[in-house]
Amino acid sequence: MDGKIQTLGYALLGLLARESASGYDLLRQMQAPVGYFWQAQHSQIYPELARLEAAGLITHERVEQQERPAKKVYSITEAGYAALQSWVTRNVGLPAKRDELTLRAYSLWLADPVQAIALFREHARSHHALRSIYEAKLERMQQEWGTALYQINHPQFGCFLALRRGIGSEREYAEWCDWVADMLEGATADRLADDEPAGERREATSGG
Amino acid sequence: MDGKIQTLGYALLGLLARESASGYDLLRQMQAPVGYFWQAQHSQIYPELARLEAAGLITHERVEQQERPAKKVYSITEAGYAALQSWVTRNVGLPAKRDELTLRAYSLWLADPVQAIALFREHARSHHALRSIYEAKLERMQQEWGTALYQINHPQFGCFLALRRGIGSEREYAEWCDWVADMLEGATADRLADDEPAGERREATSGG
DNA sequence: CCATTCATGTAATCGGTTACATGATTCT
DNA sequence: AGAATCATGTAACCGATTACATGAATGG
Repeated sequence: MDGKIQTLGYALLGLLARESASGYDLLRQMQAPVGYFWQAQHSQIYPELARLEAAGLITHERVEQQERPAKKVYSITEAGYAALQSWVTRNVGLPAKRDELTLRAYSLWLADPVQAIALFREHARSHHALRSIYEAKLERMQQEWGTALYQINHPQFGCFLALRRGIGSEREYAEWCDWVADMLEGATADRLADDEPAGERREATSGG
Repeated sequence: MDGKIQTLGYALLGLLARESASGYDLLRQMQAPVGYFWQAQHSQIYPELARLEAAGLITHERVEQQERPAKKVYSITEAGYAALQSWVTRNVGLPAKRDELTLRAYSLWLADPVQAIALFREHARSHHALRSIYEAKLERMQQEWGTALYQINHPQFGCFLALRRGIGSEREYAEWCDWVADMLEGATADRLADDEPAGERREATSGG
């Protein structure tokens, strides 16, 4: 009665396949770099580790430390490797996308343009910033590993792929945010120039 | 103090701000077009409508039909408009990204390249297909509305922004999938070429 | 002294999916 | 007769977040 392994379990296996680690270590790694595309709190990680161990995919060893509390260091087993390998290329459907900012954009015709411009510029900045972090990380990796980054059977290849995805998606998102803000700015500038009040915004604004 | 309005509630308000509708109508609209960036089943929609009504943001009217079961047609209230408007430009943090395919890519160094290529080509196809659907929808909208699409206080402007986001993100995702598959193919070709000295060595170059 | 880091757990809650449940009407 | 669409609800479950809980050691 192991309780089926879920996505978080494979995320943890993916980390332990690179290096043995404690629950606390894994928590740190689930913030960065894995946290860029999958997140988990410690309250989810510790029970999941117990489940993975019950399923025989990992084992642990108690390690005493002089100046720190003792810790459980988990290692992946042969069965764990096998489970991870078969999961990686298993068929999976398209992820259901949930994006609150796009949902807001859908109702943006109701909003105050000035506030909307501020919101979208701010998000553009955030996504640009995240992209910069990813790019810096990739550059450091390229300096450290060079062409070894392209060796498809080495762990750093996985990091490389994920970072590329992060850079691309953040760039795309930032560009869209800026494009939205540009459109709003253009339209409000038009209105000032034209001196022509565009159509009323239904009851919500016509009521005043 | 009834249950606070959550994101789904604003999604429904965003639809009702365009047109009054029954729960069933809203369910259809939560599949497309809103389902491209926010999903919900009827089991979530009906209770949420009750909550919105209890909060005074919508009202309903029973409508009898000759050849169909009777339905409740919901309409947005003044308070609903106000709530929606204030939500649209309210500050919101970056969404926590959860992408299982990227998570798998992180462990792709362990996988069989042939299976991995198949997986990523398949996802590339799916994202290309979705992008085509969005592009066709946008074209139809452009034919129907023309430059009215750029009027920032009309409902179709919201559709336009969301479709643009869909097209961009699906293009980016598809390109990344193809780039991953290209890299894997290049690397496996390299390995074959090593056995046949006449073979051409393909360099793994960064895409995008 | 108090905040932070290291280190590990459980409990309560919540948003969302899946399953259960009912019933009318139309089309094949 | 049976499937599909229209139409509306509740209940069970599950993954994930937030809160509760403990305790040692370091640094300011």
